[in-house]
Amino acid sequence: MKHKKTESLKEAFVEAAFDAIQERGVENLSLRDVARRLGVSHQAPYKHFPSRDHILAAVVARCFERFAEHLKSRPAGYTPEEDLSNMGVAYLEFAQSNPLMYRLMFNTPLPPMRDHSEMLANGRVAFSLLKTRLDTMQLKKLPNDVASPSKHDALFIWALLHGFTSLMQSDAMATIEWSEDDENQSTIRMFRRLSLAIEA
Amino acid sequence: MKHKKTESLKEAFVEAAFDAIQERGVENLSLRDVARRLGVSHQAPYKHFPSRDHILAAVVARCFERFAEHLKSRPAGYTPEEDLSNMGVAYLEFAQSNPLMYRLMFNTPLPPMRDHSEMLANGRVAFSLLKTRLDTMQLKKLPNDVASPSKHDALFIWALLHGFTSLMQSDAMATIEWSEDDENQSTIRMFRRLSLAIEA
DNA sequence: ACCGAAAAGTAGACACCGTCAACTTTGAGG
DNA sequence: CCTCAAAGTTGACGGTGTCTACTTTTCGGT
Repeated sequence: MKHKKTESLKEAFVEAAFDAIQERGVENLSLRDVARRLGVSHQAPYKHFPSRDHILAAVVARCFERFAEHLKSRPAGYTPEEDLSNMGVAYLEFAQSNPLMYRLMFNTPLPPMRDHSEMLANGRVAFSLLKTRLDTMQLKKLPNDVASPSKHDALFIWALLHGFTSLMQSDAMATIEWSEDDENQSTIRMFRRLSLAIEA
Repeated sequence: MKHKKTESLKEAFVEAAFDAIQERGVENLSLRDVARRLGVSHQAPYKHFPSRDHILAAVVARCFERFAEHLKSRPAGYTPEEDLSNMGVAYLEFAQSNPLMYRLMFNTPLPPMRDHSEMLANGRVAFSLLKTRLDTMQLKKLPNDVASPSKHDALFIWALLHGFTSLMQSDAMATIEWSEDDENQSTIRMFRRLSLAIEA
């Protein structure tokens, strides 16, 4: 059995690391800085994490967890189509409300997933939410198709949502004139065109 | 006038930096390592670049340049629709053939664009290619729309292509079973659904 | 209640990094 | 040929991740 205080310190490291990333960027995340924030020695983190990468992985794993929670807590829909739509909205909501977490999960060079099982597992959970939602419904069939494997349909929808949010958050939008209203307009239009592409 | 040898050294720094990134990842790009590769002192780069960020920006600027070149050199299409399609294919081609460059441009925490004018300018050029292509053609109108502003249509298409390639390159795909054939299938299906969403 | 081992935390050292300052070399224009 | 700015070098500083060795704390078995 583990000590309670110990566990909470490990927890504190993850939270402090997230704060540090928020203030100074991932690329400047420093173990020693994190330790300093908690008033412990620069070696204390090594009693809980084998390396800097493992702390980062723990932070990202936490992000996946929260992301999955947010997707799950979407408002109930009365039809599969409505539920899917709610899920899409929840996806964008999370990305817009937590741009840092979103970037950490999807737009950051991360340590290899296979070395960090918690991060990997939590990532799997998040993706499977979308896929299982699609497994139980029927999208518009493509020509010459018996059925459209949900695997590919999920990727299509996911790609669109991910690409949209990523571009919105990227420096790319700074290179063109882009207002608040443009963003809202684009979001609405994106969902409409998505409907055209998939609705049965 | 600048010395020829000097210019070629500056050039060599950018190339060596790219190699270094390829071998050790952006997050481990080291000025001193780059200098070592060229057999010069660890301070030599500072005669050509004010800081590490400026070398990175130069590398990324080069990526945007090559990206724009690749898009421009797409096969000629006989109709606007065909040309747009060729452009989409060229986009995916580039991302798949040069995953590192693509990640550097779109999926990497970069120094602020505004501090690096060359990077910014080259980025602008690449983005404008897609938009100007769409400006001269008519996509399927959305319900209750007089016309669909090309700005938003461009973002829709761009988001889909970007999201698709980004996911393909991300560790996310490692979390699910995914074969070579799945990737081809998904690509084809992605383009088909894109057609459903936009074709007039 | 104690004791001993395991765990948590500390301190110091090492090699690396980016960058500043001061130096030497080089090479092109008058 | 001389000059002087640019190119390149050397050395130092504070910061980093991580190794090793040390001390302190905690807790289960006797």
